[in-house]
Amino acid sequence: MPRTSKQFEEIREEKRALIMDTALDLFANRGFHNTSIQDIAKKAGISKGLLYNYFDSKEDLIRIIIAKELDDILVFFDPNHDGVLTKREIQYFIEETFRTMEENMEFWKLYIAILTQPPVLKLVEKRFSEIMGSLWRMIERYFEQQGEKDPKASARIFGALLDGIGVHFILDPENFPLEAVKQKLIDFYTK
Amino acid sequence: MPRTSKQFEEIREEKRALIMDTALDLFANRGFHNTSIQDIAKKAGISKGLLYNYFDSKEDLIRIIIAKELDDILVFFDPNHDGVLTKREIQYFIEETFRTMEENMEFWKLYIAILTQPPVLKLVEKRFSEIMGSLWRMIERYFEQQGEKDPKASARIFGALLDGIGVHFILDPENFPLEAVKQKLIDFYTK
Amino acid sequence: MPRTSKQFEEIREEKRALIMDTALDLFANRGFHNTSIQDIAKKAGISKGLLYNYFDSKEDLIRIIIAKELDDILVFFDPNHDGVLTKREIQYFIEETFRTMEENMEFWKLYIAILTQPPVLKLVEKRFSEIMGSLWRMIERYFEQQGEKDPKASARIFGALLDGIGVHFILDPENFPLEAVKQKLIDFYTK
Amino acid sequence: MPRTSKQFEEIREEKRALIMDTALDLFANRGFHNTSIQDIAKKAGISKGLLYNYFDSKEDLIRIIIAKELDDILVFFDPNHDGVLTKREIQYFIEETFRTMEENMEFWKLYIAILTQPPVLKLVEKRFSEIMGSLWRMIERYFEQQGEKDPKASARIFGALLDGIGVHFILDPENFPLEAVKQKLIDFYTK
DNA sequence: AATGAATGAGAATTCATTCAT
DNA sequence: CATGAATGAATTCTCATTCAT
Repeated sequence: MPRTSKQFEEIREEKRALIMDTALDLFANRGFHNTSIQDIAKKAGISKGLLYNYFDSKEDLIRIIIAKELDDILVFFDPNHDGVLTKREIQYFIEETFRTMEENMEFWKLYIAILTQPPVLKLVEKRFSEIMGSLWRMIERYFEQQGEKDPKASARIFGALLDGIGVHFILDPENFPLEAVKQKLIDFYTK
Repeated sequence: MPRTSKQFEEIREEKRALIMDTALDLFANRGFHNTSIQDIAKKAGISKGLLYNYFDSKEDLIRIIIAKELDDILVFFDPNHDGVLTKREIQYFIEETFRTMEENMEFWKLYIAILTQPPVLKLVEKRFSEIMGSLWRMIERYFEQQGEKDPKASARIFGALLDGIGVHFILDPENFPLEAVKQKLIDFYTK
Repeated sequence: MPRTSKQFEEIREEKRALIMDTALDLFANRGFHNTSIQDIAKKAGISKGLLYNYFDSKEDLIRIIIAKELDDILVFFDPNHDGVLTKREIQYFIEETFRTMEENMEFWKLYIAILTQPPVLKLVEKRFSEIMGSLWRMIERYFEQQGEKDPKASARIFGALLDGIGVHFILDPENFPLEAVKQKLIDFYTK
Repeated sequence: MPRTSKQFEEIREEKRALIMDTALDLFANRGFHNTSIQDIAKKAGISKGLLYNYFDSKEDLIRIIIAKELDDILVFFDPNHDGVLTKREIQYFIEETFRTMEENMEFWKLYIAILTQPPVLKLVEKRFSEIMGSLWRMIERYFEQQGEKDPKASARIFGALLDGIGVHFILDPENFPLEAVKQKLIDFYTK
């Protein structure tokens, strides 16, 4: 008796997720170029060929992974989706950012890779600009409301600071004083 | 008149520098993996074979380039070499950092690549830790002198901020408000 | 009411024919190598697996298709099956050949492929030689009866001419003056 | 002492010719798809990699081979280059065609492959159309001068005949009565 | 009978590195 | 010192074929 299409879809979804998780892990830790399709297949316990049953190419694979991860950002950076941040939301935003660094380091590694490796950025440029652009504007507006003289520069500093912390934390997670840094930031930005 | 061995050495050194400059340019702008030995040789106007006369391997080449660039940092971050920074020196440090971003973007791209790409970092891990370690301690001591409660966290924030700015500036040099950001930083850290 | 085994066999035969027709279409228009089993299965509306229920391999499939098509030739080139051609039958033969070119271009493409691609020919060499050999001899005998000095050469020219026309017609069906060419041939060979 | 560029060029030209000859042989006898780069390299006694030092891709290789062979046709089909054929030149044309079949069978196999395999044709479509188009027109004009009623059909028949003979000769060179067929054609077309 | 997930051999292509000259 | 021809291992990707369900 042939399997129902329901069963096939379940198998497909699970395996697809398995491949994406495995690839994210390897891409994040070894880099895109230092990870071969072979590596991913081996670690995922499948054959090279099967991977191509799920993704058209290595580029397609990373593109889809990044797109998914980017979409996951959106859920936490503007809690009530009004495009305006309050002082409490800024605190929440900082806290979430730090939590993500600790709990989802792979995402951060990928995010930093996008930010710093032009060929990786090119793959998702459009989507990335959209998301980041809307994030910038929201933060800029926040500083405007707070009466900052140059809200644009302040927003850029705020963003650079969080990303820089991400870079340094990833570089040496063991020794980076994440908690202390977080407190200093919250104190400063919500004083 | 036959050239003296001195002259030969000069020629060697010049060619060596030419190769390193060319490679730095290409590595920084296209990435390590997207730059072939062929590319470097062609742009430098020499043959592939000759390049191997100067460097043992592609890895050797980037390792030596990075080591040289790192050493170049040291000359400006502690002007009077006493291992202690004054408020004026902090300002000088910030100004130099921003100047480098603008005038020597290649170095920053490489530096960010080291920071964010594990396989690149691995090549120069030891030297990099030494230099950065000594830099951290110096900045930490500065914040200590300023009476900061948690000088270690402050030093990390200071470093992360500058690096984060570097990342964002490189990403989009045209639109980044470098000057405004610099002023805000100087004001804040030397108020 | 359960289907009788007779009905099952009919279904099998129909599906088998469906696969063969689909494959002939694709092989003829895209070439053997440019047509995957996947393509055939998809176009035929069945699964890859099922195809292997009907044919042992891709080679088996094309072999059987060619064999069937070759057998179909035999029915028209010697209408009364006496192995002897009359002038009227030669005319009929020419007319049938041209009709096939127009109405069954797929067959001609495949036939030309057999003729011109050694690996394809190899698949059906034996059967092909038998059929073509008997055809040659019949045509040769016809020219003998017509009093030709070198009937063998005349038969070869006749065959080459028809096949050459097939090649050129397939190459550019829109512009080839098929009707005019047919008339010239009939005039010449039945004058 | 480095080799002079003259010496390198000689080496390159020789090797390039070697690769092209080897590839022509294999493509003609096994077909394009059934010949791997590995096969060509092995038969030519070089490495896979070196082949890519001379040709950009497998397609590039066959394209260049075909272009070269096509150009070689031009030298003999219009001896005095006036675009007009005399009865003597038609005889010469037929004789040359048959000589090529015997002496340069690889060319004919390739020519037939172009004629009969759409993907191969696509590679050189433009050049091929140009050359063949000018040939058609010349032959058509010849039949016009001879007072034929439908010179276009006659030209097509003439071309199809020669190509058909080529196909059949290649199929079974041992047994094809090439000489007798040639005589019959010359008699017929120059009577 | 029927499905499509899964495999793995092999293809084209790239590129760091070696080496004869 | 200098060249670029030559190598071969590694990489991405394709596809005929098998098999559990």
